[in-house]
Amino acid sequence: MVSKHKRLPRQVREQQMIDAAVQVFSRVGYHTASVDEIAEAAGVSKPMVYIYVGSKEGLFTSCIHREADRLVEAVRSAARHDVAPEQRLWEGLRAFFRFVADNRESWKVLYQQARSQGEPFSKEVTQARCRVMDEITALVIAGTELPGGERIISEKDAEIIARIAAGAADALTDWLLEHPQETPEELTMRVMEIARIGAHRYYDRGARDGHAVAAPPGTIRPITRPIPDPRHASD
Amino acid sequence: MVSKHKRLPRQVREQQMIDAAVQVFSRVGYHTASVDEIAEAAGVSKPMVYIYVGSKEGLFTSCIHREADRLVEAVRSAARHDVAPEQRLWEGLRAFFRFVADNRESWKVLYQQARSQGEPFSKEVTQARCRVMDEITALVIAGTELPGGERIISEKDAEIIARIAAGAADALTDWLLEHPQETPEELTMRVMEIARIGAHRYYDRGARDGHAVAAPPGTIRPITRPIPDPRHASD
Amino acid sequence: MVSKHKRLPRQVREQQMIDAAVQVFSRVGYHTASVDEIAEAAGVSKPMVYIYVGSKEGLFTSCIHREADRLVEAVRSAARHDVAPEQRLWEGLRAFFRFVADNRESWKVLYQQARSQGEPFSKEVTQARCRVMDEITALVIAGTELPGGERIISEKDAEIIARIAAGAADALTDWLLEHPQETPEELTMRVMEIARIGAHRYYDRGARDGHAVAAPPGTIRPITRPIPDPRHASD
Amino acid sequence: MVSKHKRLPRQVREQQMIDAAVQVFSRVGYHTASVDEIAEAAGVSKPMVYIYVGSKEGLFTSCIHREADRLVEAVRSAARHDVAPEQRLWEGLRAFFRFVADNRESWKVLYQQARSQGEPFSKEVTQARCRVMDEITALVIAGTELPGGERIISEKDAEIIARIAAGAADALTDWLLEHPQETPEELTMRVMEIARIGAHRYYDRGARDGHAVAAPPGTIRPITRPIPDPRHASD
DNA sequence: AATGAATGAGAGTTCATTCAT
DNA sequence: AATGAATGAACTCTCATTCAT
Repeated sequence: MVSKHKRLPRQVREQQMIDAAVQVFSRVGYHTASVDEIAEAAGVSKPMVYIYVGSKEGLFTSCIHREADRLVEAVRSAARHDVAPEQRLWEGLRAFFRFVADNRESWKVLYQQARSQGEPFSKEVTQARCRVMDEITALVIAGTELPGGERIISEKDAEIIARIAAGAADALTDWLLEHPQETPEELTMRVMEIARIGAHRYYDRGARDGHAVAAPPGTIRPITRPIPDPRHASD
Repeated sequence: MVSKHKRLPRQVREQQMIDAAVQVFSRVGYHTASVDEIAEAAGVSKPMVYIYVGSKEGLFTSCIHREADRLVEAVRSAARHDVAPEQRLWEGLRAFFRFVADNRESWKVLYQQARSQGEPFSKEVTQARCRVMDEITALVIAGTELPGGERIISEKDAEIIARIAAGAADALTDWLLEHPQETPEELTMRVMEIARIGAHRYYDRGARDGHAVAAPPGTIRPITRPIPDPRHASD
Repeated sequence: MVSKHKRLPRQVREQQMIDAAVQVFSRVGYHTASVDEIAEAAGVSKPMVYIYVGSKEGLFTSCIHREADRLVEAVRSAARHDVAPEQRLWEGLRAFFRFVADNRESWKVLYQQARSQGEPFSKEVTQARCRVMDEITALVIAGTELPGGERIISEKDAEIIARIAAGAADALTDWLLEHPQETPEELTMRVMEIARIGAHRYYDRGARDGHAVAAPPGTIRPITRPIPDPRHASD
Repeated sequence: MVSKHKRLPRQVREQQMIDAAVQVFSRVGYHTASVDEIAEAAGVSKPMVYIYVGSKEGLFTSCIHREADRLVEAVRSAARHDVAPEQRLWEGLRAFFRFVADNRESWKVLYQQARSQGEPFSKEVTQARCRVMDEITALVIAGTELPGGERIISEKDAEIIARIAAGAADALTDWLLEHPQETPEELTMRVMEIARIGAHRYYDRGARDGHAVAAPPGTIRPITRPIPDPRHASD
């Protein structure tokens, strides 16, 4: 006769639980998900969840932590330091989009869920999400740095681009699902182009932060004629 | 003695309820919001909510519908048919971003909330969201059509761009909040640039495998013709 | 067909709930009592309890409040101000013991339960219990005051006596149950004798608080003859 | 490598457990105390508790038993048979109050906790408590017995007095805590006076209806010889 | 002998929803 | 038309208790 409970070491069970939780949270959303459902999906009884992660919120936090770790790790190990900055950006972004494409559930938990739940969410969750954004931002910053160390886009713009990248990734998650022939590389390229656009605008308008940024010859080329300044546009 | 409850026509009451619901849903999220809270915020008793919209989900659906209507209407009335396509795109996108900036609550309900509630959510919500996306997609398609009726980007790319626009709008909602000096026009411009990039890609397909990182010289081409200054464009 | 729920005004239901709660709490103790059980005993569904008193602790607090009110009221209305102090003490104490004898459940809730539950109990509960003790203490103080306003026992001793009275009432609750022929008057008399003893001790040993207390002529008389030494008493 | 758990003889472990349990039960109450907490306080793992005492209730029962034993033993060994009865009563009561004062935790478990847990509590607990009461009752009976074997108070009255003593001890536990200068001897004296009162009542029954308030002269008679001042008495 | 791993059962609490007025 | 009164159902969380090692 087979024993009713399999005795597994704590760490294993914990990972099982987080695996299940990511699945369920991403499928039905944080609030709709019941701890019962997650416990069952993990093949565990409900009290284990509380013994191991303390609360439903703790469970969610654990999910966020683990998935953020995974994503950051994926990006980091792709964007190795021994290559040219722009190449790093490329590799990093590609890893990012690939992760999002390959780990749709992780992403949903990490991005959508963590965002739409009302404020009373653990500071840790916000921090974990920030780590991800910071990683991408840093990548964009590094990837748009000139060989001489000079910057062609400001930190602020890097942040914008990082956010747009995240937003795009998010917005296109479903779309990617419907068009499997589209590759993460496509997305990467688009975002890099956006980045370049962002960069050129600096060239075009003049440096904002006091750094005169010469158009890197051959890489980022200014648009020939000025973009109409919207600030003067009619309401 | 005056009757305690003012008898208001149904439509007025209903709008009050939806107003309150949008506020509350966007503030605390769908699940956390209680019908009680919304009813109170609307100055109505709880059973009224059920008489008018049938259920909490019905209430949410009503919100989505109305806000989607408002957004679509805003975009449509901005992108009038009597101007040049690219101008229309400009005006439409600007109206879109402006709406998002000006109606943060609507947007949160429409986009974030509607997304993060799990699968089993009313098909209608999904449809309403699609209407918005379709509107923008149509705009992009129209706006990138050449005078001769020829297209410079495919429908698919238009859809991508529309989604990126939505994603960007979403991703930058908070950011806009933190940087009030940024205008919807800025965002509009960025997205139009993305659109243009999207267009150019049709002229230069090939570098896909992810290693041609730098735009091959001459591939990112400014649009030949000047971007029409929106103020003069219609003539 | 009879409707499922009877619609009663809030106040009525609330009293029903408190009635039931006092019964159940006194029978099985605060922690063992389940809200379900109480709700059922009150002929109400569980949510009503939460709508009306907010929580289990709120329910308990309500019980304490009401029973304390009843007890204090009983003592007060018995110990009217228009009689001699010692008479007042007598009447008050008698009312007290009568209440305890007649409302065993109230007393258990008021005294035993409120005492034995761990600290984290609402300040209000403690206060309500204090009101009861203060009432008795005041009675003892007033009842042992001389016509001239002079005191024959200190406040401290009055407090002790009040506590002993409560303790005795408590200790004898069960005992009274087993010996129904014993009357509250018996208990009253004993306690008054204790009070007198307390008084005489002051007389006997000298005033402690600096007030020289003359034996109140005709009321509290020092013991005239020696208490017979039990060892020799039989002769 | 040394084995993680020290193998201690069963009895030692068991006492450790009961020690811890008394502490915890008295601090937070029976229901609030968790077996986990007690096991940890005892430096034992939870299953040990079940191996040794079978259940939480068993643990509580063990506590009651042991503390009752200790209390009874303290009283017994103080009230030795080789002294005069009244002296025995004095010594016994003093031992009783001293135990309560010195072992507040024991008393809380023994008296308050054991009382406030509802009916369905182990008969054994009730019995153990009765043993304590019986002990004191016996003491009172013996202490008020005349040399010739004649009784000056009935068994019933002795029982009442014993209960009042317990009630007083209980009621004054907190009070003693707040007034450390009060000694167990004080309490003893008061209770002995009550006992004497109880005795005198047999000589003077009649005034029951509550209006003969003042003790009829000559009924309350002081003991001829001084009550031994406990403050000088041997420990 | 001793314990980490595991759970069944049940507690308090909340909420969308309906009934009776 | 409008609402105070009422509840079924579900959720999070806890705990005494046991199993397998």
